[in-house]
Amino acid sequence: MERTLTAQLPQRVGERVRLLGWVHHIRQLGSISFLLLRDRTGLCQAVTAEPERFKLNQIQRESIVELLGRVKPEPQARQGVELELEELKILITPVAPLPFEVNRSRKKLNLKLDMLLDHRAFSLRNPEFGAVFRVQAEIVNTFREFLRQAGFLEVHTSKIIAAGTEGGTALFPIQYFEQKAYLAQSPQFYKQMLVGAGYERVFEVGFVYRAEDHATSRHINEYLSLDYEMGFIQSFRDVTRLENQLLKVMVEKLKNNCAAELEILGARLPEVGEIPELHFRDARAILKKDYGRNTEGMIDLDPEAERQLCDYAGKVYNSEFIFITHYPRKTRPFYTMWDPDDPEYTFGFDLLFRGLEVTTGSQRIHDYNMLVENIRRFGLQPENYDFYLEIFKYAVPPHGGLAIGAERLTQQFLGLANVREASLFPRDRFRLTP
RNA sequence: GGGCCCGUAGUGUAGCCUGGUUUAACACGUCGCCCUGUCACGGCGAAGAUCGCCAGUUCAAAUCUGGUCGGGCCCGCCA
Repeated sequence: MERTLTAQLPQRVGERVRLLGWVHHIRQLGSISFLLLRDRTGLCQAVTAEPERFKLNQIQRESIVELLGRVKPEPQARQGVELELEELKILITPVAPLPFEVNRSRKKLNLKLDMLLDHRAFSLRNPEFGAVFRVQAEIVNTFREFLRQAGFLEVHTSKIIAAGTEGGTALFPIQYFEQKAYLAQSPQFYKQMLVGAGYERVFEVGFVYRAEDHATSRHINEYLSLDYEMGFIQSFRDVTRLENQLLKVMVEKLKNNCAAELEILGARLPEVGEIPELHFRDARAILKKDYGRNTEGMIDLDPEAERQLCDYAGKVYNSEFIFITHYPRKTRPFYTMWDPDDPEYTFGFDLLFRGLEVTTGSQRIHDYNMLVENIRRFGLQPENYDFYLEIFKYAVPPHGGLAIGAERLTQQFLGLANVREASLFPRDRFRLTP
């Protein structure tokens, strides 16, 4: 008999079906007993008045079983249907005690993050932890679909590189035969080069690596970067407007395709209207005036400032997102275009969402001479960037782009306390397994 | 790199300040018995911990001190 999935049961009322899955829970109430079966589509309840016949009290949780039975409507059951158990076959049983209960709510389990991650594959059986990555898949899928429709080409650039992108953050060195190489901290150079290659609009979904020695709830050393880069822009606002649109579509998609996951996670989606933007200079003034911050010499936003500006966006614009634009030149990498009318500031921006930076982007410098000059001004040697600079000699259009941290975006959509919960197998300062 | 904090049954916690009535407690899980409609089922009972590790102080250490190993959070930096 063909396998039926638990989610299909409401359409199979009256039929005899065969189910496969894990034993999520067994509840024996004397002579009536329930077995909750879990498969990739969800849970269903099998019922029997003969627990002895199926030796229910001998079945270990998380065993894999095959159930045969008839689907009957039952208003008291969760999905309105349940399986009248006729046959039960135990296919595979656990050979060790379970590390923790997987059939409870996250709150009830109250697991330490370390326990959760040490037993990652097992913890994902919990419908709540598992739901995080169904949502993340939808986020990534929407990113792809949306950009394809907007005329972007999906590209895959090398994660093994010869020189660092921006100088700033630490790189992981690797041995590449007889040469020294590094893991890419960003596809930045390559996506710009591909704009110049004539594709004009490219995007990439890929891991990037940062050897930063930090330990916070928002950092991991390998993260999924959602990048796009677009040519022939008139201003950096072409880039931010597109992200605004993307987020609008994303929230709609999540609403439609992940309703069950969002519900079990207790997540509330944001309303995405027109995302307000704030010049860095104005942001600083607000921090000083409304939040009593000492903003003297402030050239970047610390996490507290990011939370405060989101608080401000909520109060003044009724928005959970806010673009902070025109970051000072000192804090932005050499390829960032500055504002010719206000050259202390750049056309670089961040998107803050519920108190956390989830995107960085900018308009880039597209003029060859300007770029070389700026590399020198940063104390770097243009020769080291020849592979990147070459295409700029042959005319690259005005362009800009951004990068979204997929785990951070997932974290903020779902209200997760730690970004590691939004990474399947996170790599942090001390964790290299599983 | 700087600061703060935590390691107690399979899991999550209490006890630690103020050392001794503690046979180390509670909840979930596990095992056994009871219960026709549960869905965090319920009831009764049982097993399960040399209190991360090492050393010190003391008549006495889960409790105080030092070291060590493991972990968490915040900051710098970043997505």
